[in-house]
Amino acid sequence: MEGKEAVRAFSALAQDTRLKVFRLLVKAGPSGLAAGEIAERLGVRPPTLSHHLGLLERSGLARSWRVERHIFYAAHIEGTRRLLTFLTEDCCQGRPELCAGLSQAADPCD
Amino acid sequence: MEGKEAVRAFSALAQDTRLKVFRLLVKAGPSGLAAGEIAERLGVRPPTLSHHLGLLERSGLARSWRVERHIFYAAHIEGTRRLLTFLTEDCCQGRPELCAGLSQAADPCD
DNA sequence: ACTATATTTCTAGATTCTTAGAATGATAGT
DNA sequence: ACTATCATTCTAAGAATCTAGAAATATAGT
Repeated sequence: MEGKEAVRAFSALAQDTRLKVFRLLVKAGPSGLAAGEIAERLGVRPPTLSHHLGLLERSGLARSWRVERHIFYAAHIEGTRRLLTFLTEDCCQGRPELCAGLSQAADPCD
Repeated sequence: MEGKEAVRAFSALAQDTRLKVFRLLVKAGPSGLAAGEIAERLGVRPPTLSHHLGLLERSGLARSWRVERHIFYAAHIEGTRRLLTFLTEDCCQGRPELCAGLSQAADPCD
């Protein structure tokens, strides 16, 4: 990943509604949620939500697919992984103890 | 960590100069770098850099201390860990395979 | 005290972002 | 074809952010 791409992704997470959407998608898992469902749960109007969802998707943090009249969104795990990797890249420098705290950070399955 | 705090931290990373600064600090490790050194390496003017460093610090992503006339900055590992944890919280939901990719994301020491 | 160095705070103009109403596009049922 | 539903794109006004010059603050040396 390159800097511009990472800035775009962090910008996507740097907004109250979008961060809520992303975390909701993380919780929902790969089956995703329909745009309307997200709008209702978060109390956001469709045009506004659509704008935010589009931004999350273009940032590589979400993916979408159509099912009949609904458009489903899910967190894009690979894109998210790349972003977090970029952030902590080159940490340690031969001294792993320095980033010991980070090692478990994005390991929610422990 | 709570939402507002996380938005503030992601906002801090959502800017080209600040992201470069943060990654530079991650690389530099706990001994940190003086503000002037960062300004020079990144080609940013002191007032602008100072603004960005202050923002990173208030977001919990950096810490600072004075050494004579210099002010040193270093990445704040614990704050960073809390941010990444917040982002991927409640992932999995009993299905660890869903976030397998994330588990290693912030584990730069492997 | 005076000067030099390192950094921050104040300020303001330029740019970017957020939001929601109105219009548009896409799909499904009758 | 027509209507209803779900969602997106267009648009514009208000809010927030970025940058750097000028001024201020803090420390060190003479």
